[in-house]
Amino acid sequence: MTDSKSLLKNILRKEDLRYTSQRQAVWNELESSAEHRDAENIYLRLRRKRIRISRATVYRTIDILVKNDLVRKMEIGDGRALYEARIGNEHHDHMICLDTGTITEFYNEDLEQLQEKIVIEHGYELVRHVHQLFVRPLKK
Amino acid sequence: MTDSKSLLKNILRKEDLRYTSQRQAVWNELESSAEHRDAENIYLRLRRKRIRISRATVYRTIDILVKNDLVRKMEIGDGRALYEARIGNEHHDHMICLDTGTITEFYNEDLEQLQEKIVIEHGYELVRHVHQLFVRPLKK
DNA sequence: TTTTTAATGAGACTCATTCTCAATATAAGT
DNA sequence: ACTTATATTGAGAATGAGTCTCATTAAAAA
Repeated sequence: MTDSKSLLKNILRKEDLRYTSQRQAVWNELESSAEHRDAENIYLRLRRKRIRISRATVYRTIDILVKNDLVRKMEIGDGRALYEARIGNEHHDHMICLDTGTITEFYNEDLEQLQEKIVIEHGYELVRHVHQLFVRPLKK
Repeated sequence: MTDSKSLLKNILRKEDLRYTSQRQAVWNELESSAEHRDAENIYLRLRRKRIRISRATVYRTIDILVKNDLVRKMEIGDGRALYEARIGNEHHDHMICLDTGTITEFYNEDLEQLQEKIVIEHGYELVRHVHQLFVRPLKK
């Protein structure tokens, strides 16, 4: 059994959920590309591949994957949510170009530590964060 | 004329828009509290005060206020947008407590500068950013 | 005042996501 | 393997925030 399969099976077992072809298909789809994709995009690609699945199942499966840290969810303010696999994909934040829509990933250790510090100073612990930089190309 | 009125009138004049009682009412409502409120909340409070206004006008007016920097818009991922007046209210980011829903504002100069630096290193300039820390109270 | 044209309100509409429930598929027990 | 119990699925209805339409109303220019 491939790693991709056993990884998902283990998670489903832990959550007391059944292993189904639809759940595997959604995870395959997300795992196979590094793009930031919305639920409709995943649904349509699976249908194009002749996989029998409904939108409801795509949404339901993504929820499971997000809850179990296989997938990261991000919302960029246009009403949709975008998803990306977290496997072989370290934590990072996003820079969104307002001119082209290009999404660039970035990671900065100082920034991460600063966040932790700020939160502790307020008597909290950090669970997760959303950090998006909306940018434009520098004119030369 | 109160500052609140002339401020709004000047902005509407600049944008070639008319000064109306509904637009003033929405601005009054936002300006009069420091809370983070959604459009429905503003609509209902105005109705309760016997002000004749529709949801559509609330949304339309908020858009004008946001575009002119009188109001800051934030989305915390539950589908709604929250708004707060920017008057007498310096730039800040938000810490959202997952246990209580409490929203705490914070500002950190190092953080702001770090963001600028990161963006420039990628060949961009920063237009705006979204930075939300989802937290839980520290156990003592 | 009168006139021109922008703003408003009511409710239809959109679009992403969630829900419902009958039909189907998984996996545990035999 | 075969049954059985029940979780999962699919189709489409429902939801909910926000937007749009268009006839009516109200600013403000003349």
